[in-house]
Amino acid sequence: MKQQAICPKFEKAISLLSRRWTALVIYQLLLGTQRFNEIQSAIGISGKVLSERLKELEQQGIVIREVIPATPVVIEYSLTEKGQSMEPILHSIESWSQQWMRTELD
Amino acid sequence: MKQQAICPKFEKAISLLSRRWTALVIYQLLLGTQRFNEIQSAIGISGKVLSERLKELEQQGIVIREVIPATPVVIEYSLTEKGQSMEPILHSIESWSQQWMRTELD
DNA sequence: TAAACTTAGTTACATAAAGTAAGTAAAATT
DNA sequence: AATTTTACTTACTTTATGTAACTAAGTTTA
Repeated sequence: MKQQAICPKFEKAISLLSRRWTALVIYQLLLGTQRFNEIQSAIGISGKVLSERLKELEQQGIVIREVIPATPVVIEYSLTEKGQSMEPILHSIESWSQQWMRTELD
Repeated sequence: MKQQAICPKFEKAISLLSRRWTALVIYQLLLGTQRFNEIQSAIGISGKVLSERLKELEQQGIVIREVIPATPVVIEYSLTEKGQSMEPILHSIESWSQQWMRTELD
């Protein structure tokens, strides 16, 4: 029995989104440009993993890192067009979670 | 500066989908009821991790495990209504990946 | 009838990823 | 001069995942 192979583009997207924190970082940046510490405190990720994730997302062309020459230098992270285009993914997760997820509180 | 807390339902959904293989298992079961070895060979997951994932998804009410009393016994996995309702999530990832992902081949 | 195979896993051990906590460098504030 | 802030990095620990071998119950093959 021949199994249909999974599309490599889809598999790549899935492996990106299946890394812990990746989706939450993108979700956070959908709210707008943010700095390292803002993202960190918003989602509760460690500095180490956040810096790894931001580098990965930069390499994938999803996030841009901008060094603003102020005093002191400010580093801003935002989504590229590719990153922005992930909004429907995050929103489908969000609306599914509202319909189907139960926490201890409800 | 007060950061808006992330909705616990959304966070729970994200943490489910951020575990490796989870999304691919659901994607595979969207094609229909399947047996352990079918899922395993379709997505290339190890038996150990597949059995862990299926148990988690069963506990979340996303997957049902059915023991069919044939000779020999057949065990079938399928999606519940909750599981089926994740289709739009997987499809949004799929269509995003078609538009934006590049493999070495293209 | 015995040997080998299949299915749906489990177990033991190895490697990789993530978490924690402390450290750092450059500049600003006290 | 000492402390604070930002955007990280480093060292170490814990957790997750991978690999390979094993199992039990039944089936097919020699």
